[in-house]
Order: sequence, then structure tokens, then C-alpha cells
Amino acid sequence: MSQNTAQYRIGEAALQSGVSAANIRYYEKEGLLAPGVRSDNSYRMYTATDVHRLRFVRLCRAMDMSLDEVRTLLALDWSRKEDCDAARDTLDDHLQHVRARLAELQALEADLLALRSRCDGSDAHCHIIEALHARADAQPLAAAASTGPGKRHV
Amino acid sequence: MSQNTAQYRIGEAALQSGVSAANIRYYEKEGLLAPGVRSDNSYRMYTATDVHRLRFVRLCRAMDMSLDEVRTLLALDWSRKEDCDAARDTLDDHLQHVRARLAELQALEADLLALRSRCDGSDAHCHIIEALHARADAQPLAAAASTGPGKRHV
DNA sequence: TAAAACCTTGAAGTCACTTGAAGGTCAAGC
DNA sequence: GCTTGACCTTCAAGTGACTTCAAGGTTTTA
Repeated sequence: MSQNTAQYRIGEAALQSGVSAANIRYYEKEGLLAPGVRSDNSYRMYTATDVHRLRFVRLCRAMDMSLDEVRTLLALDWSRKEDCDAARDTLDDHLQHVRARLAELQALEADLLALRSRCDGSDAHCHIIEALHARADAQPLAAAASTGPGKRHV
Repeated sequence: MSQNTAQYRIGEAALQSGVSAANIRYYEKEGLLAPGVRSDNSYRMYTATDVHRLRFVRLCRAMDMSLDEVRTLLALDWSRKEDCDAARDTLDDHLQHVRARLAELQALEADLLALRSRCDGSDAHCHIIEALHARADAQPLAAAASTGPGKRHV
């Protein structure tokens, strides 16, 4: 940041940060970005620091953190010991989360492959739908209920 | 299915299928399940076939298919060649989808691990937040914009 | 007989956005 | 000077796949 005057209009800030203009307004509404200064014509104006903050949010979102997690991270002061601990905890939680999802998707890929291999064209009649229906019946409910569809954020 | 009389109330169908009662009503509204018969007291009554259909939907959802994909699959007749082809295409699409997401999450896990390793307690002052901010600046925009957060269904 | 456990409906809430409508502002070209 | 088009503004509503709530009716159980 060579200077910290508000120099970008929202479109430019969007380009610089990779966050769409509408999304920037949304983040402002959600309190992830301070309302900030306006020019005479009431256009939002952004500093390099604002753009950095947007990039930070974008990075966290690319890591599939919720806006709440990002809010937590943004509120931290990295020179304070407690805040470092909090950051570490947030990251650990999130890593746990990503790994669980990774395991699910790996199992899923294997399932899809197995299903797909039943239709390699060697047979005149493929059995994918049949297999899918058979599997629906074979599906264990207790285990499935815990890992099944629901409020899953990743 | 020993008999096909509507014998389950919604709560029992929920237990048998692993789909919550509210969610069953939602699927009915969305046309994934026919409105079906009602008992005298206007309770919804379900057959074993209905429960099977619910389990099928649940399986597909556990595989992260959209309700639209599930609708497509449900409409297929697995004795018809064209429908088998359609099922195969749907599965292929979906596999592609899952693999892309898997690659993203693997990269993400590595990122998080690298970040996390900067705070193993050996240092009095951890650098996680610092590193996160540095990364926000280093982040390439062009590539990131395509894989970044957005309407992503898996 | 009364409480608890089920069922009904419709509407609203969730998350992280995106899209749309209706309009204000500004630089370039004719 | 006037129009065109690219920006910007606001507020509202739409998205997907649900969940939760409110306000009731029914059925089972103690």
C-alpha cells in the first residue's frame, strides 16, 4: 500500500479483489467491511487496505469458511497471544471440517466409479439405474442418517 | 415389498427412509414424490414403493446430486436404451463434478496444514493470521476468480 | 380425562449470494 | 448540446434445499 487514500470505485475494487461489486455491497451490509467513505456523488470509494480486506475474505471463502468464521478471523489482532490461539482453533476446526468432507467425497467417487463401471458399453443393456435402485434399498439407515444430506456447509 | 397398500404415516416413512417428515412434504411439493393417498383424517399415507423412492432420492442427495438431477434420474425407464444413456451421462457429469471438488479440497487441506504448521507452539508468537493476510495479497486473481467462491453446489 | 405425541397447513427463516427494477452520474462521440 | 453507454445508487426479490415456527386437529397412552 503506497498510500491509503480512498481511490478505487466499487468496480475497480471488484477487479482488484476478485469480489463482485454486488458482493462487496453485501459484505458491507453484513459488517465484514466498514461502510467507508463516499465521494461527492455518493459513490463508494475504497482504499488499498479495503481491497486487501476483501481479498482476505475471498481467500477465507475459497477455503470454505463461513462468513461467521471470517468475521471471527477478521476481528483478531495477531499480536495478541489469545487471538493467535483463537486463530489456531478456528483453523483446526476448519481443517477437521475439510477432512471430513474430503473423506465423504472420496467414498462418493468410489461409489460413482463402481456404478459407472456397470455401463462400459460391453453389455447391450446397462444397469446403472437398476443398481442405483438396488442400492437405495441396501442403504443402511443408521449410519447414513448421520452422514446423509442436511445442513452441510462445505 | 410384500404388499403395496399405503401403510406408513409420514413419521414412519421418515424413519424408514431417513428423510425427515418436513423434507418429505417438501419433496412432494417439489414433485419428486406424487401427492399420494390420504387417510380419513387427511394424514399422508405411504407405500413401501414410496419409501423406496424416498431412499433413492436420499441416496442421490448423499451423492450431492441436485434435485434436478434426481428428478431426471427418477423420470428414466431403465429398460429403454436412451434412458440408460441418459443415466450414464448424468453419472459422468456428476463424477466430473465430484472430482473437481475433490481436487479443490485436497489443495485446500494442504493450504490449511501449511498454515497450521506455522503455529506448532515452538514459537511464543504464532504467525497464522499474518500468513493469512500475506496470502491474501499473494493470491493470483485470474485463476482464483474461476475457482473462487460462488454458486457452487457440491 | 388429560397430557403427550403425532399429524395438518402456510409462512417465514437460513446462507451467501445473485438478479432485477428504477433511477442518478459521468466521459466520449456526433 | 445531446445522446449513448458505462458506471454507480437503492431496495426488493429470487435461488436451492431445506428447517423452523405458529396455530391448530387427531390419536394414543397413562
